[in-house]
Amino acid sequence: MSFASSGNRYSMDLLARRLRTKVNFSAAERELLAQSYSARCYDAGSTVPMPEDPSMRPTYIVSGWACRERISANGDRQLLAILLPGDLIWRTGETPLELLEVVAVNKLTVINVANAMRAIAQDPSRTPSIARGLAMIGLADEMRTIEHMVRLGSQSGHQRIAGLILELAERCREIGFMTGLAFVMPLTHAAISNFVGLSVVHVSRVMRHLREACIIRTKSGIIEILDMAGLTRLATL
Amino acid sequence: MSFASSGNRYSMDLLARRLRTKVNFSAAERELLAQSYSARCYDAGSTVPMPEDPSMRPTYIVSGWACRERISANGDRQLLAILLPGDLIWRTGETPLELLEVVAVNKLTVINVANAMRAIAQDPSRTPSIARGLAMIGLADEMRTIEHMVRLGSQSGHQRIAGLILELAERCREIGFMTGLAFVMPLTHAAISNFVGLSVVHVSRVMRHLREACIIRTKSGIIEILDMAGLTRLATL
DNA sequence: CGGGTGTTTGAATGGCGTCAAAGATTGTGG
DNA sequence: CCACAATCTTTGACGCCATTCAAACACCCG
Repeated sequence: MSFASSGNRYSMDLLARRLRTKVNFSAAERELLAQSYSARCYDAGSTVPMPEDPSMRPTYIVSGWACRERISANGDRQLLAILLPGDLIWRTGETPLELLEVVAVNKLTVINVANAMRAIAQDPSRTPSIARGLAMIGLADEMRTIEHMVRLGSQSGHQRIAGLILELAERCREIGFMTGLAFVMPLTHAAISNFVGLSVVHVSRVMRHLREACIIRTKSGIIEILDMAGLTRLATL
Repeated sequence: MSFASSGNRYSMDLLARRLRTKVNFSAAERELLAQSYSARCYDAGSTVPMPEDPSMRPTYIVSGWACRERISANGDRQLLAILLPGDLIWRTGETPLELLEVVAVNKLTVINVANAMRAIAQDPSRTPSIARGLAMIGLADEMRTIEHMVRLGSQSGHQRIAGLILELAERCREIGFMTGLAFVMPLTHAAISNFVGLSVVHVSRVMRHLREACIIRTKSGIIEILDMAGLTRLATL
């Protein structure tokens, strides 16, 4: 079954953590980010419904991963972005990327932060650091999209997957989800293949190669980087 | 030699034409778009310099094609977007896509329209239709970028090139650059290959196939669509 | 007319996709 | 806690699409 369910209350802790590495904010700003909201949950594979009213859209991921997907006429599935805890699914403005379907990768918990985002947008002078930090995060997101276009356009299978692992590791580190050099990777090979533009079989092969070269180690949904230099070299070539 | 040179004065005629298909504007708005600016020219292959000051950036293409490019560490060249006459190279905001290098494909003539864009941004209520139309064009641009990611991620060589030809034809039609079903295509095979993520040789082969299947005809930089249905079918598959 | 740039072609190689089937994991209900 | 089903992963075999290398060919411009 795959529908939303209400639950506990959460605040934007992980976002606060990410922002803190870029700007330092006031007590009032800290308080705004500490506000709690009641959560909604979605099962893996279900679509997160986008509110009609743009001002009601701002939604924040508390836990679980999601992805923006696009099904083309011939039925092919292309993932355009991967969303992690601490990410905002929708923001105040509306861009085509945010109009794509958002699908839960695993059990997803989100909160609607339209109130906070409205407050920030209406009077940026009251929360200057948050506003600035959010803009920086927005830029970083777009930059990742461009990097991904480069991946799709001019990299080999090995480069694409090595690059993806590095990106996800970095993002997990930012939100404190790394244990040493290991992090939980809920993406199935099918999801990876739809994101990096390779077949499922080939994703499996590349992963095996990385494993046999002692560059990574995988175990029950956890991926550990054993040879960061080697992985980086593979991604860059 | 490849540097800028000043020249005649031009106005945003093609942009006005594109906007007119989406919104209808007042006499004052028409006048704003009819303002003329002194042109700068760039030779094919040269980089169009981006002004430091964001507010001075808004630049409009009068004639010639350009592209946004990204050179990765290993030297690979990936084109992220193709710019045609009537397009804006930079706008008021700054997005990562607009921070990429812009290179002239052929002889390029541009005008700096910072004044007009500033007027529109500062008081959108005076030029509401233009503001709305520009927003629509901006959305269309982003949507094209997403389409291109789908191209790179999950389409075959034939699909990519057929889709590209259709896109360029449609954009040329919008600005009145189509004669029947033919339009001038200044992109070299090398440029196409860097855009759609194929090798130069393969681009040549696919073009030959399209030619031999009587789907397109090419002659000295002009490409004519002979079988629109066939081309569309190829692109969609 | 010569040189540079762009296009085309052939041949050989290989990366990657597809098909098919066997394992491994996970989750669910009894 | 076990059994079973469903999903995910892995592997082998095979073939094609696309790349690479190399060289010939066409085109444009001074």
